[in-house]
Amino acid sequence: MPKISDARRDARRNEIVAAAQRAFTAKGYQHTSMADVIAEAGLSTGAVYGHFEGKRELFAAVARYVLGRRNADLVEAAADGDPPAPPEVLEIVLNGVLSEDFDPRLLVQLWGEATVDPEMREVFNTGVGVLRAAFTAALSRWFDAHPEHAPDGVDVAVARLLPVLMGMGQGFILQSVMFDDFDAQAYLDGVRRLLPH
Amino acid sequence: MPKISDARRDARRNEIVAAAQRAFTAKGYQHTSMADVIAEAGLSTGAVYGHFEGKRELFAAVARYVLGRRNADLVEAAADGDPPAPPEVLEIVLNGVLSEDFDPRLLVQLWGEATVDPEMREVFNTGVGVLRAAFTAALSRWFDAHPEHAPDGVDVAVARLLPVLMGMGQGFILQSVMFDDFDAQAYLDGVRRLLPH
DNA sequence: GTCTATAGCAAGATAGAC
DNA sequence: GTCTATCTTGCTATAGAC
Repeated sequence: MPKISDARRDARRNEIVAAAQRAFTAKGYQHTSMADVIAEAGLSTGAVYGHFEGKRELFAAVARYVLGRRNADLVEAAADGDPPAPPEVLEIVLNGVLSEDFDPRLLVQLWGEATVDPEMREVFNTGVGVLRAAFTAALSRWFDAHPEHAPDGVDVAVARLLPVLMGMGQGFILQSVMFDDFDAQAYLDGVRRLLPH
Repeated sequence: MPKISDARRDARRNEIVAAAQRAFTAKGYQHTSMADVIAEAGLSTGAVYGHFEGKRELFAAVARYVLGRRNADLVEAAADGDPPAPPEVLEIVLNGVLSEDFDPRLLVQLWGEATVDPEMREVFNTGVGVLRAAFTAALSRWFDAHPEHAPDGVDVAVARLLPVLMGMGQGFILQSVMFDDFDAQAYLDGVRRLLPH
């Protein structure tokens, strides 16, 4: 097994994915051509097509990377110590969304694509599935510690809260992208007043 | 002033917009060609281009129509009688979103486009602005009637609630489009438990 | 694996007759 | 206003040399 060779191959792939992320961020997925990605990577047509089948696969790779990062934030923050309350759980993920290293417009573009392209839908649903599991774990720990907020049992409380909590996060992402004067703190204050804490 | 002529022109435009909506719904905005819209309308290239500058303007017209309809639902339902409570306000709009006569995927596609196309962003923001005004009016009436839920005053209560309420609605729309097993009732139950009512 | 060059296609938009 | 025919552009993806 040529392990070193594989490592080099992965490194090259990562370079290309990073370049693709920069290109998609600059122009948006739809308006980015393969030529743009190739120029950003400083490579040639053949070099890129040797690693990826095309534009869709590149976007899928970017999306997987980005969703994976958001999930990692949550898993890390919720792993030990006092379990974060629901508003904090949401904040952990949304802070990542507003961070410098990626543009939330990419997520909204992924939603749009997923509407029309089954492969992207799959990417989205897989990513969200992982994130959902992390949310479930974090919320379960908190309800365990605060049973007064879970009169019908922890699992029921989590199941009831989870979809709306994720919806609030999705709304946050959309609004942060669409409204010039979006006020993240005000939104999160509003969330804090509604959620148990 | 040729009023009849104008009326005919508008009727033709509406025909074309309706055909465009059907075409976009079937294939998604991005994957619909002008040829598709033209075929759906049963007209010819020239006929359509005589009324609309191109594909973008058609999508903008469809989006304006759809957003206008959702707003009309809310204005109508909230106009008289007992003011609906916040969860009901949201439900009124979301029921329209799930109704037969249009596909919520179009909204998500609009979001994606607006990310990249300033004209679409404008369409979105204008539509949301109108909807926001209707939400504000409806919520204000309810808080007026239930001051115990607005200890800091009605305006503050509305301002705090509105972004998150809209976010919940946006999350609902996204999830209804993306999750095969999306449970609208469960989502709305979750909403009802969080919002004042 | 990577390069240059280019094939081949889809689709948005226009021209000009009726 | 509407029609048919067509032009033009931009882009994905491949072919073939190194």
